[in-house]
Amino acid sequence: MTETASGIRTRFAPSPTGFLHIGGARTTLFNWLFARRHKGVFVLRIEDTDEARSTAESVDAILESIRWLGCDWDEGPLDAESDRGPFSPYYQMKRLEHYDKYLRQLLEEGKAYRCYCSKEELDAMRRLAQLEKRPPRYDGRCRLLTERQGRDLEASGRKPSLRFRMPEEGATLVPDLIRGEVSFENRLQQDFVIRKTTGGPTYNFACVVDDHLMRISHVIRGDEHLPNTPSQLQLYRALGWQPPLFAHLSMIMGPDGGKLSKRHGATSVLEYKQQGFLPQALRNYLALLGWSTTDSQQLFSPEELIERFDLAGCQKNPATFDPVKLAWMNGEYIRKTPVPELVRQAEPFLKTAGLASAEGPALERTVALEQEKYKRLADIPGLIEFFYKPVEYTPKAMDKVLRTTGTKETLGGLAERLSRLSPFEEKALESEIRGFCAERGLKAGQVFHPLRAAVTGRTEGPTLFLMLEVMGREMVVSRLRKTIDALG
RNA sequence: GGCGCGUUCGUCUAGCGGCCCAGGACGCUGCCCUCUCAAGGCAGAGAUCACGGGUUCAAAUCCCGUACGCGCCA
Repeated sequence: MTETASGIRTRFAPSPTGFLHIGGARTTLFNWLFARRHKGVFVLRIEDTDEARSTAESVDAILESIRWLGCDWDEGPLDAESDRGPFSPYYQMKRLEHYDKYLRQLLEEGKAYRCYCSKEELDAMRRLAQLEKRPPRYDGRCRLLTERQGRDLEASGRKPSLRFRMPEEGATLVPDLIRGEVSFENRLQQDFVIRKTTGGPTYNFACVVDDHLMRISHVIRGDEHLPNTPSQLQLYRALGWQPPLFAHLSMIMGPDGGKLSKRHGATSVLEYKQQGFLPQALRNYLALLGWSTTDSQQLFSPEELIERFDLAGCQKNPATFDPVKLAWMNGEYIRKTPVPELVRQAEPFLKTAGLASAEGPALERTVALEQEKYKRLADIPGLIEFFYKPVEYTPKAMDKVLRTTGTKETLGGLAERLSRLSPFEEKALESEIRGFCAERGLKAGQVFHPLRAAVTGRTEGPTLFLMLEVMGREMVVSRLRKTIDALG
């Protein structure tokens, strides 16, 4: 038993019907932060009761996403089949006996009843209600069915679902750690289905049974679940269980105010990984979507995030996802990463670009030269590839900088001087080149810019002298000569 | 349609009755630094606190409506 002193247990319970999206990642993060903050336990549970849509690939993708985010879980699945923890299994489809047990109990105690209405009948009922401008809720017509009537219906081939008998009067109060107390009138709630005609439990039911059996203390989830909560609370009551504490997080919206979706860009956590976002950066950004401190601090170390996180700082209103701010934050994290570590993290991107084992200066040196410019790891190859590939002049470099009067002679002079310079190091390079400027009566800019354009093909790039040092004499001189030839 | 939730700069947010003619961050603009691009520093533009009523000596903050957005039930 992974019981801890705090007794705090949170969970994230995804349906494996797709990848882990940004909203799910934020929910995961908040559950994880809350558990870690209070020295509690973070549980992962797979809600795969939608057999038609659940896949093992989704389970794998979700687990990979959460691992990458760094939200390690204490109990739950290890992969798409096996799991670990005192309340195993953590897959709902492997827990059917538990649901059956409590389903039977509710039925025996008269707290649930069989409903034989067909889909067609329910649809008709709904249409009629809508026509008469009544709320389209189930009218409870099967509540009073006798056992005999039930048997007859079953004999005629009907399969029953099981419905929970909601109280007809009063209100259900949902205490919410973020929103305060929210009240729902019972007479407006319907007798919801807890077991489908196919025999499987519904989401609301399985969720309650599992949260109870797994001793979840805090249910932190998206606020789309708030309207389900009174039903769940009644279930806890009917089963004689102490409900957990609830905290409903506001949703994450796209820039147009609608649900965050594909047309707003990447929505899958794995896509962010593939673009070269650092997990700490994504975590930091996601934490700030719906949570903040009173001092509006923006950047938090991983430890700090855990120390400072609290539910009281959570926002009630929805937040719009801002990729631009995420990119800024990622840049901040990249700048803080020690270069050897950065190179290691960037390896997949360098490999894809063909730079991982290319001839040329050490990656640690070239990557370091541009560190303050990367917003994503995927930006790295593009900014350093000129060290490893033949120079290609941009139109601007060629027309505005290289094809200017006197430039050819300047480059020729530089090639001559630099081919003899020793040591070929930043300081020596700077004084040599500045001396060259003075001798020829040229302004620094008249020399520096063509020099950069000649050896990189670009008008922007790393600081000049250190870059030349990293390139080395051979590459610098040969590129100067090549440019002179290109200028004809 | 019913129910529920929400509404402070373009965006994320601070604010929980006087400190706010509203503070921070991203982005934007300008300046400085400078061999370019960045990074960094400084400055600036940007919010009649959704709207309308109350309560109060005093409201972004409390109450009531309205509008709009979102969610849930289908």
